Amino acid sequence: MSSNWTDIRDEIKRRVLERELLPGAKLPNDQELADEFSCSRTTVQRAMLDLAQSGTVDRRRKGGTTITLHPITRTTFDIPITRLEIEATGKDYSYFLVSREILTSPPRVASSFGLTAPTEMLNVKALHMADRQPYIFEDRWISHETTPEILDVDLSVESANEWLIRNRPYSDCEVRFLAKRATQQEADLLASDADEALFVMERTTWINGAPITMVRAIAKPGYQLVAKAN
Amino acid sequence: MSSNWTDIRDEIKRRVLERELLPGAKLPNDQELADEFSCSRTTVQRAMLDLAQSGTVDRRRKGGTTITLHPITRTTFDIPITRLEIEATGKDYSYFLVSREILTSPPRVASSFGLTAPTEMLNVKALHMADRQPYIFEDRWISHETTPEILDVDLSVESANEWLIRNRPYSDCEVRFLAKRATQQEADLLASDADEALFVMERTTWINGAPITMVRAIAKPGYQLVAKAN
DNA sequence: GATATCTTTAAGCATGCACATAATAATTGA
DNA sequence: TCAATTATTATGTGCATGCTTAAAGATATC
Repeated sequence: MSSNWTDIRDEIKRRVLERELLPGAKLPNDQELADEFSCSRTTVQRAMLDLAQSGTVDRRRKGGTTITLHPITRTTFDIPITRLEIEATGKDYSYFLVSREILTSPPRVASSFGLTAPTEMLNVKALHMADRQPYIFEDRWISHETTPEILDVDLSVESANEWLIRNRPYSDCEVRFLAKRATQQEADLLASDADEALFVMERTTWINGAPITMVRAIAKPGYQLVAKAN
Repeated sequence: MSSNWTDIRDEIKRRVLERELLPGAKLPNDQELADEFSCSRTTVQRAMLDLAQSGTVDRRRKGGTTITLHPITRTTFDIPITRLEIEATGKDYSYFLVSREILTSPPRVASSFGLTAPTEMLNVKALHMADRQPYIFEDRWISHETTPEILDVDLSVESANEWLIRNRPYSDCEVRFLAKRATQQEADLLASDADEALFVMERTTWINGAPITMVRAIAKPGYQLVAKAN
């Protein structure tokens, strides 16, 4: 008759689903739930930890546990290294360096790092291909102040992404998704029409406050990011 | 000298960051870590649970704990109700019903639900506005087989989104992000150029396998989704 | 009446312990 | 030799218990 923590979690979820518990409703305290489910308070605590992390309930000291007032769709995306994403589909991965030059970073890049003044950075443009078809075009800015070693790496062989992951881990990362009309260069490289709508994943990383890299990964036309929520 | 679970988590993260632990490296077992940190195995377990959930380590029974071999960027997005998203920015929310009609669902909608044959569904198009400026255009398909009550709701007053959330909770939800070129109608409603690249969030929900609704939320030009990863 | 301080409450954190489970390694038997 | 069985081992789960902490409410003080 006693329950394990997943039973408790699922039962609370069921009550929300069946509208026995409405948004904003206050749940009994952990001890009462433990009594109801014939288990210890620790087990209730474990279930509540999961429910709180999935955004189903709000837990506040003294305030007790309530069903989230404004339901949100919480979605977790795992963005892998492009090479692995391609190889996971069974396709052949290849990589092609388009350009590599030191430039003054445009305002959008500087502001993404939280820098006020434009700085000189290494700009690397490269194309990731699946079965020789263009897949993702990456336009990357690397702070060669923070990571001077990058200047000695032969980026025509190894992608900057993989070199950085192996050699320059980050402490903070910001991700943004957006849509962008293809420029002529992007259209050429991704074999799309100019003015095609392209899906863009931007990632900016820092190490203890110092900028490392900002990459704009521009996906081929039709690319979608899919995830299961809750 | 004894640690709490966040100390342990942060110390492991630090070791990964400082490359004292490389991807694929095997950690000591929980008991040994407990000894090292002068705490109980339970505390180590709590830290490891967090590290596993954030994708930093892999844990397997008997196999032990290893640093994730292929680092991924794990990002969690909370997608709120559009009204709340707008109100949170301090702007005035308004809502405008564009159309409401029963139609045969196009293939992309049916296939998103996992249905083989096209079905009759209620199609609702509506515009969410912030300070009278178009913000998100939603193109929604609702299964009036699963939710017949929706046919009696006055959708010019209340958004289908909010009615559904209050009255028809879901058990499964799939989210997809993509980019889409604006059609003429979308351009008109969102005050953008035709052919502008628009960011689209698609959500499909089911209740115990039965389709409820599929919504394509098409954001105004320039919209971005931002999150902090790890 | 407004502000500061105490008290209570409910949840979080931690410990020690025991048993369950899954995956691997070792052993056995055909 | 190889497959089936058994043992081992690290993590997973659960219980009982106690301490800590944040917030709400009550009380006292100015």
